[in-house]
Amino acid sequence: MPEGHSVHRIARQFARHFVGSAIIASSPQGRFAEGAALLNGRTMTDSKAVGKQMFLEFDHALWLRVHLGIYGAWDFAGSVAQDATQRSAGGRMGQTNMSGTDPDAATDARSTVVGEHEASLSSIGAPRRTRLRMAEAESESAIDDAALEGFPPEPVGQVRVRLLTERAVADLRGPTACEVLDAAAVQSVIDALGPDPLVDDADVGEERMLARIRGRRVPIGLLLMDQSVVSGIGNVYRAELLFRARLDPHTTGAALPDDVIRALWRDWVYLLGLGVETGQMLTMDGLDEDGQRAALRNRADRHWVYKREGLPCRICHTNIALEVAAGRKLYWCPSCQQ
DNA sequence: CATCGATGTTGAG
DNA sequence: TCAACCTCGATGG
Repeated sequence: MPEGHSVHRIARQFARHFVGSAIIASSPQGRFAEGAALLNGRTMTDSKAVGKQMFLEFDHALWLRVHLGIYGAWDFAGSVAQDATQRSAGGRMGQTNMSGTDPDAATDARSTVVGEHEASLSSIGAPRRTRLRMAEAESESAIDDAALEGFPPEPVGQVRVRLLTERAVADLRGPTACEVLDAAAVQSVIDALGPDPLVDDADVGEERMLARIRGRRVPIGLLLMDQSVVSGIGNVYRAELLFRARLDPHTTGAALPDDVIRALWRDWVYLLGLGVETGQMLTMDGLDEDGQRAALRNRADRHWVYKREGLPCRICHTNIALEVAAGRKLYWCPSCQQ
């Protein structure tokens, strides 16, 4: 699954294109037929993300909670009224995928994919269920009236939930969690989560994270992945945050000075903001121009340590190490991170 | 074509 | 600690 940045971007898509509209809800796959019936016909009134969890509110205080898990994804299609921002971005969207199995991969082919997409719009009208994967930066705006032709598209594959308005449709497939909750239940889910930089005030979030790490006899590499400690960090951001801090993942929370924990929170604030803004997990800022170009060209050049086991550290040339911790691959530089 | 693995979480043992 | 969940791109034949 996408880490926190993608979930916030998806929540934003719903806020922009669905909130305020009456929703036709269905479960083409059938596994969410009861829940869809509860939501059907209601107006979506709010959309928000906390960490990797997303909550969509429908009138009469019903909420849909969705967690994408490791391979869940939302597909958006359709068209909405354009505002100046979308037009200036050249916005159009026949069909886009957000946060599927590999959102970053789209950036590798951004120019060609967008080019093909534009060609298809002008020549044969809106693409239907082509599997075009546009960069998230494009899909954020991404709308065109031409896309209304043949709308809505037939659901393809195992669509757990379809949310449809007159102008837009969202299909959910492969989620770990998808359930209808009342407001109190939503609040108890949120209460169990650690701070999220885009939800909590920065100072409050910092204190909450500090309190959840301080004194713990658990390695920081595990604490950062614990969503009750801090929200939204996954395997990529964990590895990269620890490298950026030059911290050994095995150091326990108790062994970390407060200011080091605070610095971790502040770097997460920064990286999450950058990720939401760009739609990519940029963790190597500060590169020169050549480095930035390489990072965009090859996904292998995109991170300090993630998925770089056995390769030389970009700083000290020691081989990047890999170990499995709590069932997840943990990457770090044994020399830089001590 | 088959198999593997993934930016995640839950619950059984 | 580990399998299950459930989807799909990447990889290898």
